Amino acid sequence: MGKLAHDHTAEDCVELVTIFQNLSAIDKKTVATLVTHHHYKSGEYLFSAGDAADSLIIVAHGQAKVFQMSASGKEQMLRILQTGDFDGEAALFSNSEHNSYAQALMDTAVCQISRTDFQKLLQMTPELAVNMVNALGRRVGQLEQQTTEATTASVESRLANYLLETSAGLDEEVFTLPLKKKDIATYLGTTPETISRKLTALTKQGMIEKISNNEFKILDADRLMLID
Amino acid sequence: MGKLAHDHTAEDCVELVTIFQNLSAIDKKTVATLVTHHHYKSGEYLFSAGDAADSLIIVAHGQAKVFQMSASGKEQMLRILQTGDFDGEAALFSNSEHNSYAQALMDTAVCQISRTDFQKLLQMTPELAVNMVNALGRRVGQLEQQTTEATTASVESRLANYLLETSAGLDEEVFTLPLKKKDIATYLGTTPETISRKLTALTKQGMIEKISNNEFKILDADRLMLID
DNA sequence: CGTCTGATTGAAGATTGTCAAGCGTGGTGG
DNA sequence: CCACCACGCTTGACAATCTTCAATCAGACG
Repeated sequence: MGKLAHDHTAEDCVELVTIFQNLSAIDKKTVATLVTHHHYKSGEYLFSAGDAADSLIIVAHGQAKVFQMSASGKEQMLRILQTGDFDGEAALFSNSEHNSYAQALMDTAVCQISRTDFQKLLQMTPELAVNMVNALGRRVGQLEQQTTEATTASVESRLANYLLETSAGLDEEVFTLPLKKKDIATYLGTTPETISRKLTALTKQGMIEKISNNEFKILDADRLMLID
Repeated sequence: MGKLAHDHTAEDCVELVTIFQNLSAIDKKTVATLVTHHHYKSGEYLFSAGDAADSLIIVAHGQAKVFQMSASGKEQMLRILQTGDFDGEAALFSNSEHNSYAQALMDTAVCQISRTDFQKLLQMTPELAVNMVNALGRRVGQLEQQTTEATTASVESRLANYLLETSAGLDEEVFTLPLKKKDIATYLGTTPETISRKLTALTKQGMIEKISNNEFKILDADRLMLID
């Protein structure tokens, strides 16, 4: 078995996902019996707008982007699903259809739980419900933040924040942008050209340093934060 | 007792709020014993950024706006709370502080449930948890939509959508804008001046008709929807 | 009648988007 | 192993949208 081929058992999924983590061993076992597995190659869609939203999707390994398509055909990136993230909760109850797309950015393994199984689980496991409310609450907060930034701050400010957030946690000086410029652009609500220009602008002002095409180094975090 | 003075009993609050509506009579009674009441005059704040988020807030009567303040001091409207809407869930678990402001737009009565009481309630009442997940799921969907529109569509398109949504449901030809232009502006991520200009533009193109300062009539809904 | 708040309009300017061309690099096939 | 191709990134010139600042106007209310 090669380095890239992983076996993802049901237990793996359950352990990975925050909303399941503090459940009892028994509950976890129950959850494990309910998940099914799927694998997507880079570029494949986990779901598309209009698809029936009949299951909760958990990323067991890999990375996927979730985005909407506007009437005029523009993409708007909503979030990046990392290992352990899940999606589908929003549409799982209220709507019957997805209104967004999820596309694998690399080879990605996901676990799914069907809507009906998940609802039963929720009724039986109060802790799970609390975890779920928690996770959704955080998500609401994130989205409120994203909306506010997108409409009140300049592209330069949004980009600066994005760089700070992306580099945060990594102790290393140099960090790699996890997305293509085009995807960063739709995440920040702008265009690849503008991203390119703003990055060179920040470089010229000495706040960041460009190592390679997608590797950068933060030189002056304080000044980056103050861009308005 | 005058027209504007209402008595809001605990039962009223419970009945008003969707997340409580399909609970058993017994559960509703329990909820009713836990709520406290507050009254705010127009302009007063229900909470501010930085306040401890220690309770769920339910609007029993009136209207309030929820907004964030950007670093540069710009307001971003997040939502309007109508009678029966609630807020505070987002911060109720994950964070200990509000990161937004809620301000009464008219005299407003609210009911509150403390964080600890609400958490107990959640554990005891699986149906409530499911309702909660539902409500939060809808909210996530709304926010995703708002973010996408704000960053991909022109102001004219966003305004057209706003007018269509605001007039939807009302059978009457003429409808009243529920917000001041300034608030509509921050909701759509723009300025009052631009709102003003776009409204006259839409009027000149014959898609809407201006009745009074804040009363309008939709003349050509189809064309409004197609603005890109 | 005067004042205060919000709405409108104009002119100027900045930011960002669009279109088009050129560059660099990594991967593929000859 | 090299040449070429494809894709993404960069850069430039230009256009459009939107914001800002300022002045004026309209309506509500004491």
